[in-house]
Amino acid sequence: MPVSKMRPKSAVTAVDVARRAGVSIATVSRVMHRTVNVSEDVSARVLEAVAELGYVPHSAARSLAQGKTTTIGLLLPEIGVDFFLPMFRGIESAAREAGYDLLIATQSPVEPRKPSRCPLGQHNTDGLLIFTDNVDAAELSRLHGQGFPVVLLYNSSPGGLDIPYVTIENRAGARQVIDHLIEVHGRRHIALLTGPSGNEDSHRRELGYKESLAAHGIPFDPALVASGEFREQPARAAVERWLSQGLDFDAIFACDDDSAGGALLALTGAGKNVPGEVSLVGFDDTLVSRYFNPPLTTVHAPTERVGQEAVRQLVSLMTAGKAEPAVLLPTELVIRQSCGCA
Amino acid sequence: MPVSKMRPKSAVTAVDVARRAGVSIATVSRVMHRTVNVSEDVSARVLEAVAELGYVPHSAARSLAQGKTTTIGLLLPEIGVDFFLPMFRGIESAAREAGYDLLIATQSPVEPRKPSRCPLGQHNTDGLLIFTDNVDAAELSRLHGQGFPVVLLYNSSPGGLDIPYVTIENRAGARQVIDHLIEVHGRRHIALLTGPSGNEDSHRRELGYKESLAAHGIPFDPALVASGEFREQPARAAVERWLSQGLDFDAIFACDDDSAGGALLALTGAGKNVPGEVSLVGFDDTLVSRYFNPPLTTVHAPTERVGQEAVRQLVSLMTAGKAEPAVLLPTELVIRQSCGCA
DNA sequence: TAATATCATGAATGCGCATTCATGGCGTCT
DNA sequence: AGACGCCATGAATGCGCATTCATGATATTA
Repeated sequence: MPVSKMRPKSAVTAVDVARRAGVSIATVSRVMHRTVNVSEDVSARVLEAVAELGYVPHSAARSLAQGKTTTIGLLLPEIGVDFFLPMFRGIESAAREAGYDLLIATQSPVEPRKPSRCPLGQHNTDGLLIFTDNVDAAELSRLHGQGFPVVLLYNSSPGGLDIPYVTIENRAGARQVIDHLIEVHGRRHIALLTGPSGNEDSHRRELGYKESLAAHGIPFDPALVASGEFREQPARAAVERWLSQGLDFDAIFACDDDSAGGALLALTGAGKNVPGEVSLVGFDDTLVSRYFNPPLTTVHAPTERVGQEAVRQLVSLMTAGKAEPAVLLPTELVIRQSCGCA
Repeated sequence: MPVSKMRPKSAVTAVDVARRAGVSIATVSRVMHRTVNVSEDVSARVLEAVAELGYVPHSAARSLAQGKTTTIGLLLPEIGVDFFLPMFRGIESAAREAGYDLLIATQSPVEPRKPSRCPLGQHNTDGLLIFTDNVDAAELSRLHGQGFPVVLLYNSSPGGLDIPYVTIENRAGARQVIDHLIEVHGRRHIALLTGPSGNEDSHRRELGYKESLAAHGIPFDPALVASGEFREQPARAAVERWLSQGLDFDAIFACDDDSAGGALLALTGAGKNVPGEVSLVGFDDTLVSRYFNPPLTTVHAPTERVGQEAVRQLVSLMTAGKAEPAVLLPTELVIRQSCGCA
């Protein structure tokens, strides 16, 4: 009986190469890995056969035999958000440099936990990069418990797990931009637009905000805080609410640029002059923030470096078994005009 | 001798499940695939064991045994360009829907053709999505010749190969926006900023441009054409050159939004009023185009749908063995203010 | 020159799984 | 009631490769 329909024979295998070169498959394998001693002429013959036949080792077979996949998995809540772009860039370049392939999957937070498990794991990757607020903590714990290499992006590990993570200096960045608002522009009634509740970045930025207030002897006023959800519309709605309430504020710190955009819409919609009457600052320095009118003063997040560094830590974890428990990358204040600077 | 260091035993295998459930691995496999008849109680026992042990089939092994990988490869010249974002979104969602994983790799065009072949291929994917001007035509031809499913994004296949592709209606879109410039704003000296030479999108957009001119009895003037390379700086330089030459034009059609941005910089830098003195239009409708000042009138490219459709065609090719030779998705004119409209 | 170490190479094994083939138990039909 | 067919299940095979073990050839030493 011929080969089953279910098993399409792969193009050209090591056997073909071996036959062509008149050697055994073991030798082919040895040549491919340039690992042990193979005589000069045999090696040349094999290489020639490889070239002529266009042989490419079957990676599934190689994975199976070696017990490793040389691919890194990236788990995201969603793809296609512009915030991720620089991160992709960093991850891709670092992974390529380290000789790993990249497998990307999204795990929708709302999804009703299908019976099919996480699409990424020990079965198809050697290590995982996880960006998310919503990884199942149990799942994480299971992976980590089994010694599977995982590095978290933009989030520290939940519940006492000591999973390495790399993120940015959220607190210090926020502190710096608020300091600027107070010291340079004399603002004292600074409203805060937070991210989704429970979001760690948002939380730390809020900490920086409070820290700056305290350092300048300005009391913290809970009335000046609302959630912008890291999205334009909710932020806009929140600011419109403030406006209609007649809340007294002379600046807004949006915990991310998207909500800063929403705030800007609300402000200009209500005829407020930015930055004349109200200073506006954001966080992240996304692509579009420089196009705001006025251009947004914000805190640059070194997202590309976060991606790179995360891959490096992961590779270190996979190969050496150890990684920095936490890497904090410095932010940078980007002064444009929405704060009041020329 | 114990298991070699090189072969870390995978967490839990079908054997473990089988033992636990008191059945054979064949039965475990059958249950996992809910394919053939398995008695109710046995199936339940197996499922229970699977749950208790946290069994996840090893995908490399499965690939090897089945001769397929259930993953789609995406080959790009680079990641991290905002143009790709909506495409990612479309590809990811369609792939997920069809039950495929997504493997992404970049193939730098400049790279000196390392001995290591293309990172994506028959060895680790069931089919390939390729976006690029710079795939090695020979490589493409080889893949296609071996019957490996490939779908091209935003480019038709080179050299007589009948590889399916999906792209947008470049010609019609360009035609439409030029018609608008002529008919609505009375422009007749429309300069053209092309993409890199050889770029197919750019070429077709140029065709639409000429078509519109011809339809309105306006002679084509080669002096009004320069390359913007699809990038901001070269475009800016090109327009500055025009300006210093005193070239007579009352509108610019940039073949993509990035070069439109460069043109805008050159124009406003020279004190030209846009759209008062010069109308400016672009192509693609990228994220930032609405933030230009004035907001850019452009042609919306349904990039997300391109991604989706490409996956659909690829899946069709992989499963049914056939796909549309070409899919052209309609564009849409996005009128903002840089053309002169209120 | 005989014995031994060294090296290049081939044969054989197993990675984890899907699949085919073989078998035993059961129901069904005449 | 006997023979046959069907169904559930287990045993065995192979996917393509890396790796280990065995072997024959060559170089080395006494």
